[in-house]
Amino acid sequence: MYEASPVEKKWQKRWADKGLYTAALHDEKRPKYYNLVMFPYPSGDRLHVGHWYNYAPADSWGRYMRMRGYNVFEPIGFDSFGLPAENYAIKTGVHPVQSIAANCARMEQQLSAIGTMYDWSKKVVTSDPEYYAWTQWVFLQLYKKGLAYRKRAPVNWCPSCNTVLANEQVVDGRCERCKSEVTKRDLTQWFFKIRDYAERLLNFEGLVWPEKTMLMQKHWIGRSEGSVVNFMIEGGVKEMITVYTTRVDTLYGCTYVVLAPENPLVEKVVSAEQREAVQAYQELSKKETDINRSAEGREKSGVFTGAYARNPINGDRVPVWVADYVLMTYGTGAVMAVPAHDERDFAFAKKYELPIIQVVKPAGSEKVSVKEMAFTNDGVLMNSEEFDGVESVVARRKITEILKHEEAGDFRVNYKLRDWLVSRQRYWGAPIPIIYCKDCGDVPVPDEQLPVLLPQNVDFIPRGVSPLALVPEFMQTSCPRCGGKAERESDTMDTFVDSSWYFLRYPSARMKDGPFDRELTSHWMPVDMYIGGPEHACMHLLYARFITMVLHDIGHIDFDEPFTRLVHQGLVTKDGAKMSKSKGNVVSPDEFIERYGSDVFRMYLMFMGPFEAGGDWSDQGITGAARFADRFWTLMSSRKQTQPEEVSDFRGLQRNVHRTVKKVREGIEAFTFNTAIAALMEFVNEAMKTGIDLEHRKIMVRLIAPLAPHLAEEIWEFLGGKSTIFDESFPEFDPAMLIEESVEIAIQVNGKLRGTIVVEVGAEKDTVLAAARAEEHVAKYLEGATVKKEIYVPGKLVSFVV
RNA sequence: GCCGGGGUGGUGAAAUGGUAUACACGAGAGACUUAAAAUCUCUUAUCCGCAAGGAUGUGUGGGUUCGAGUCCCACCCUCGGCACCA
Repeated sequence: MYEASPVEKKWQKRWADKGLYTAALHDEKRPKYYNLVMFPYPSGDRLHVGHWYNYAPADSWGRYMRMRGYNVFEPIGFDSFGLPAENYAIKTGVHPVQSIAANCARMEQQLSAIGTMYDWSKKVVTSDPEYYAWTQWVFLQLYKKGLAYRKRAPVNWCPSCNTVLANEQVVDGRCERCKSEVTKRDLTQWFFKIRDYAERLLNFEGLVWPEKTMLMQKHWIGRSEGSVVNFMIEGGVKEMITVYTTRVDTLYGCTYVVLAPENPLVEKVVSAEQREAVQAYQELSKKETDINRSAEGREKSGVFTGAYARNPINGDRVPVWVADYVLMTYGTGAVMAVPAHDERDFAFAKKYELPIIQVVKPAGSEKVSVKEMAFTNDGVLMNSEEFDGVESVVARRKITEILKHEEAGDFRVNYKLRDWLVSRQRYWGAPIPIIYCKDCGDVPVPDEQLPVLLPQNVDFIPRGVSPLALVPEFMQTSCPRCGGKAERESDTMDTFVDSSWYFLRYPSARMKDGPFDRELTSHWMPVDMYIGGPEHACMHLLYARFITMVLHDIGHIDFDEPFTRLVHQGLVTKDGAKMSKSKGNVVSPDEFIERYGSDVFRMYLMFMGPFEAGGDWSDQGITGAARFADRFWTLMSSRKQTQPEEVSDFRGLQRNVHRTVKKVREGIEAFTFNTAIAALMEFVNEAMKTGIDLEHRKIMVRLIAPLAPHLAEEIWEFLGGKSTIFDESFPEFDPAMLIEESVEIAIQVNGKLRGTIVVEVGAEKDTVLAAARAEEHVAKYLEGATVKKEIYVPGKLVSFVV
């Protein structure tokens, strides 16, 4: 009987004492392998099955690569800044510094119990000043490169709590805490110009990433080719309305223009009579969350501004409206409405009785009516003066060229991607290292003054401004440029900034005089394997690529993609449902670890299904993994030294070993650990019957080592192994050893299986066919029939068509 | 609505166009035991049949092929992501 608990404790202690997993960062004899998992947020809850499902198989992969001869670096840390610790502080008064320290310590303990190869000496904690000093350095690098700028942008505002809310804290347009209606407030905030990198971020060359993830990033970046068109405004307004469109071929069908409610042009064009109505509408739209505003099938709404604009292509006079179906965050915050050829414009025009003019018809002679619905396909132009009869694709180019010539428009590539808002009106984050001086304007904190320390003595109860703004000792400083009185920026940074460069820090963790050692980083980066949840496809993974590209362009690093291979773990469900606190179906690993040990728990997680697909947790299912561990233990740690000649079918055993090695390797490589474990189970079931000699035991123990590290170490030691099994090589297989002497051949008649025969490997086709015909069931079906066709697939089957 | 996964026994799931359901859970029967647990052995897709055997069967309907879970077309369901994107 395998007693997991003492064995696991023994080996975890021995690994730690020997510093087995302290990476040999300067060893260049072996090829490097940077095996990384997305670092956790140190929450107050215990580790859940989801953590294990992520970390344990990822560690098995690392152990496998180590046994394959790689110098594996497997670091871990904590993404410890962020909202939950601050909210916990507001609720309980416990300072985030304390709660985070406690949570990190406990989580470190629990993570160690998994039995991973983490190099704790390289731990990174994003809320440590020794780390965030360099997060601030990253900010300043972008600032100095002109990639950080300030502009006014709306935030969710709860008037009752007197605070800014994250999207997550807004539920159905109301504050999750006090349920009052959430509105918007404009604040001046810092942004990173990630849009400048949109084009480069679309290039995934050389990356081994899931197709799905690359596609999601492409959609998120949302490149489209179109045109901008300028509409002059009547009545002496100097500004013009610039719209972005991908369908400039429909310009003759534009019957009105729409501005987003937040568009600054609204105040400038609105007429005296319409001012009140328009302002009321703007107020109303502030209360609408983005989600509401973008709800499908929602009734369109809008207000006429009283203004008119001129269509530059034909001089038509069109009314200017305000409507919230136009978003300030996309394109130019204004659209030309062509109800005949756009569904949203069509619905709006129907409601407000605006004219609908068809200007495109399908190619060919068929007619289409735009009375009931918009025709949104490309086609051939009509009602478009000299462009009548021109195809949409051609018309788009020609019309834009004319507009360009008349300085009324141009070609434009547009992206959905918005610049990255990094300001947070929060306490628990890295302070933005900028100083505001009356005379010098905004001044970056000099590198040698970093970190800008987050003060500890702070009142984090919401008072309507950033908590740091109320700490005079923090705020009041002197200008690094002129020495005069100055104030600090009171906002902190988005935690995505912290996590967008931590992988660069790991090899140089604790380094005092810089963010990372250039040589070490060049050696270890890029990350060879990055494992984490698919929910990070568009935010974290895009930001990390962006920051890496920027640091490359500035000359700090000599690579510009951080993660070469990416794998997402699937979701562990319980009875088919996502585990969540609110459903109360969260499975805690603790009792299972106590009962079966971490190796069994790890193996069961891997056995549930393919890693990327996730699986369904079953309290009973784990017994299968436990029984297997026991059987493996019994077989391998038997005191009886079976000699090769005592094995009942030694040649069969050899073949079985090589076949299992092949299957396990293939399973691990494909992250289908379930099939690797199934192959091991099959082997044990077989070897229990035939017996197994010492040499083959040693192969099998090395084979299971990445999947059940403690168990393997213990058996390895029992079998006379020195030191650690993870310094041994992973077993290879010999294809020649896989060859069977005989093989079973399936026989089909008219595509239906009618029998099987066993023939020698390499038997002649005629011999096999004759044997197939002679098979008694087959013979019955062939009797009296003419065989029209015979198909012979060597080693597989014979098929007769009669 | 768009994009991307997926749909196979009672359950989790295997299967380079070539014997569908490996491996495991559960269930049933038996061995050991005073008994139970644990362990071991056997059975376990459905239907007909005492059996030998036969028929049906991978969401639905078509197609390609000697042969389709796998390829093609249409559809249904489900999960995830994005969503009034001009």
